Parts: sequence; structure tokens; C-alpha cells
Amino acid sequence: MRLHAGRLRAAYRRMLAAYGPQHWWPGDTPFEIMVGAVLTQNTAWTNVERAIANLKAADALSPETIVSLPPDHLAQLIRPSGYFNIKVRRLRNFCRWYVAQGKIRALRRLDTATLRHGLLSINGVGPETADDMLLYAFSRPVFVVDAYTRRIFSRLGLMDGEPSYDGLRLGIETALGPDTDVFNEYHALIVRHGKDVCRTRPQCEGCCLRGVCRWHGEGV
DNA sequence: TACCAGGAGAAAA
DNA sequence: TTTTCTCATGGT
Repeated sequence: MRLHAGRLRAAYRRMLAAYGPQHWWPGDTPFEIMVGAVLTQNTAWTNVERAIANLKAADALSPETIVSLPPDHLAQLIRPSGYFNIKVRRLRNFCRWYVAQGKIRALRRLDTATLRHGLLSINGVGPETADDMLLYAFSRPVFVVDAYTRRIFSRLGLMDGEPSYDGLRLGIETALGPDTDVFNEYHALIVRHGKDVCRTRPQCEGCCLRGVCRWHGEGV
């Protein structure tokens, strides 16, 4: 899918000017970022923070500990993040794979396509979670597509129909050119904007994309 | 009270 | 193959 590079950049500049840098991803280590990526699936980040705090307090934020911990115990620790029974399985699947691959040191040596393929082979790691990991834990130039991206880009008139995940991702990556820093900030700004305006104030009054957004009648 | 959140996979059609 | 259902806590 082809996207208008100028309009993509215009929306980015507007949001950056309105909100400033978002400093994503919140996390002390690549592994913590990857754990957060699994825990935040369809879940508010504030709930994930509680779960990660519990893991840290229990000295359980390591792949070996997560794999060896009794599932019931792990479930109690991550309970605040919701879907805890499913996320126990997903976290354990991810951690088993992570250790088997040789952890961060070995994974960093893989090219992006191979690493992405490996992540997607894990039951519980879908395209968005894998791309969160690639972008924010491995600093690879991969654009993360989420529900907000579709909603906002659709309103901007940048998208036609309902492109596939990879169709939209590749379209954005091609239009913007490979730039890890821009991809990092852009996705964070989309989430920030989505939470701020597009859900709670559907009429976009005071929206930083006024004049860019299709809802206000004019394009860029 | 009802709705939603920084999705993914299984089950059903 | 495409659509629908399930998973669950915490904030608004």
C-alpha cells in the first residue's frame, strides 16, 4: 500500500510539536521491554506497570526465573495486567525461546528479517508484539502498527480500505524511509494522540491534527 | 453501569 | 478462508 510521505511527515510534526518526545519504551533493559510488550497486549500500560513492579519485587524479572517459577505464582505476580492465565503461557513461551536462542547477545547478531521470523514463531507473539520488540528492544527500523495507527491514518485519509498488517507497515516504512528514531517516536505519539483525543473526544476539538485530519474537511 | 485498554490465538461458521 | 469468541484487571 502506497502512502503519501508528505502527509505522513506533516502529521508526525504536528503531534511532536503538540506532545513533545514521549521517551519510549519505558523499561530498564531490552528484556524488560520485551516482557512489557507481551503484558501490554490489549491492556492499559498502568496495569502493566503494576505487574512489572511485582516481578521486580519478587526478583523474578529474568527469563530463567519466569520459566522456572510455578505458573500459579507467576500468574499472581502478573495479575494486574489482566488475562493473566494466557499471559503466563505467553511469557513462558517467549522466555523459553529467548533462552534457547542464546538471549540478547545472540539475538542481536541476527538480521531483522530472521529475528522477526523467530519472534513470530512464538505462540503468543503476534506482529504488533514482535515489532514492539524489534523497534524498542533491538532498535531495528520497523514500524509498529496498532489499532490507533489504523484509526488515525484512516481519519487522515492516508489509508484506503483495510490493508493487512504487513501491507500497512511496509507502506509506512517505505514512505518514511528506514529511521529507527522516527519510527520510535511516531508510534509513541500515535498512542499518545489516540488516548488523548481520538477515543475520549471523537469530534477532535482542539486536536493537534486540525487541518490535517479528514474530519476537519481539508487535507495537508 | 458500561466501556475500553499500547492483541493474539482458538473456535466456529 | 473469514468472522467471532475468549481472555481479565483497573480506570473513567
